Amino acid sequence: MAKEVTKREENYSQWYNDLALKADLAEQSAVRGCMVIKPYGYAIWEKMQSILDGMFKETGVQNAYFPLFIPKSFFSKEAEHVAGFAKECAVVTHHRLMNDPEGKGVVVDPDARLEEELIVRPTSETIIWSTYKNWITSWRDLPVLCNQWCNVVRWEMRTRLFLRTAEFLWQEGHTAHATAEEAEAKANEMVQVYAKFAREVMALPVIVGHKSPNERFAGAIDTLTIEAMMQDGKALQAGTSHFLGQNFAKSFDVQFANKEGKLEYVWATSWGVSTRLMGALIMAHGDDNGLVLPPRIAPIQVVMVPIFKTDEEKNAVLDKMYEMKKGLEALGHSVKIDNRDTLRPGFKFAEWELKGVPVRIAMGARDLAGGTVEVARRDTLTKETMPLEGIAEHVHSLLDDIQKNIYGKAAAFRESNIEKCDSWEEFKEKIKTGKFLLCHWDGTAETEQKIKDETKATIRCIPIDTCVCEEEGKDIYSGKPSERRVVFAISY
RNA sequence: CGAGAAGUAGCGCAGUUGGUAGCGCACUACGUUCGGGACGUAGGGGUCGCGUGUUCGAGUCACGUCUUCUCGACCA
Repeated sequence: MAKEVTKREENYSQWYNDLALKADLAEQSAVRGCMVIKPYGYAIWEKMQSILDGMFKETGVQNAYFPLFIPKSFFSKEAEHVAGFAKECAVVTHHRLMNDPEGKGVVVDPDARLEEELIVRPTSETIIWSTYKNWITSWRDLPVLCNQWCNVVRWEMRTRLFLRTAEFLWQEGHTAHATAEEAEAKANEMVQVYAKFAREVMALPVIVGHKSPNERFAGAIDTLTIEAMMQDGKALQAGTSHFLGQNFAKSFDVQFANKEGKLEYVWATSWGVSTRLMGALIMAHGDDNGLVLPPRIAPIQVVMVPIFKTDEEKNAVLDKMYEMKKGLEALGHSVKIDNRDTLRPGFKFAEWELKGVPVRIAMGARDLAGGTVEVARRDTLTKETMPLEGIAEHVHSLLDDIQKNIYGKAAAFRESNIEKCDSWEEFKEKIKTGKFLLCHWDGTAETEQKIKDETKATIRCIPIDTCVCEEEGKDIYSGKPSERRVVFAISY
């Protein structure tokens, strides 16, 4: 049939694109660099949103919404920040269209030029800090802990579905604190929230760490990151949390009176994850048959495919399926019964596999007679026949197994593709083959840049919890002394 | 913006020295099927990216132009 997926081994990026398209997640839009997220893909994103949102709220964060448009002048206030984004901003210059006087459709009305151009937000630090200025006057107003779910626009040269699109959906948290310690703690807390979400919900074994100065967010003092390994061995930055120091407070003049009545600048953090996580999901878990969704993020956890020849058979099977569905829903699972009678079972099997549904239950006349069902799991592509009796409980624990197995598989893959490396010659060879290399680094931006120029590899992070990297050694490139190893990899 | 490639049916493509516009999938109808992507029969669907030129005749040749993709620089 038509929906063959390119083999992963043959062409990794083609395979990735195929999966996104054929699993019905998204497609390229006619609008340059933008994507259309289709209902199935959006359902996954919604699930991510609702779980993350709950985790944020547990940390005291509240949702808010700030404008899409940012006056150009706001950008000139934080020099380093604007330098990081200036090259990729969409700018609104006019506010009216008119009929072309020469009769060629519609043109921009030259008289409707804006006095000050508006920037479509590439990120909201500037608009939010100009707002926070009015919210914060006293230590009693702090901390301010806001998050917003929104879209942002970055005019990228080259785009890829989910990984890099001109417009993308994300969440950005922006907090203001009275002390540096409290802000740093918040930045750390949020990166740990991301790590927990990635590991426990998305089944992504991520490395948590600090970014090197070169890779830091524009305007940040420190950037924390979660880095995931894709199946081609490349690194994907899956989420970041920044300690912004007082940079934005000073640029936007956000001061508060402390308990002694003295004015102080507030301390800030910002943190975000985007629809890029969808890309991570595809690339980390997918196989040659399509998407593999961890049960906790799957919009449909169990799909039931009835097999029948006659209407009586169909009705008898569906009756049993509705019963099973009730049992599973009572245990908190989402179930879909695929009762389309225009498609054959084999087609449905293949289609739901492509879409990554964790568990498939098939039932036909044979099962009806024997009181059994066929249960297939997506992660291992195995299936077994089992009694209908107690099926809900069985599937409940099976989903748990699948979640753990998918994580285990990804973790094992990463373990076998991460290693210490102390020779520059070896480094140049191995980094090309898709490995994370733990190497000594002298801590200078010059060395990092030279390594990047020669190999395309960058420091993904200076890990803080995953591996034991604190040992003395010599920089892999310069030979200068180093106190710890860092993670080098080619990244997306 | 540098290098390469491609634009022909909804999608993927073929089209030889210039001579009636094709194939696979998808789509429509009917029938047989239905436990791993069914099969048969009959259909519908085209400004060959756009423009100019050469020619009796251009999907095919020349020139121009537009668009898209891949690889670089930039990035979540």
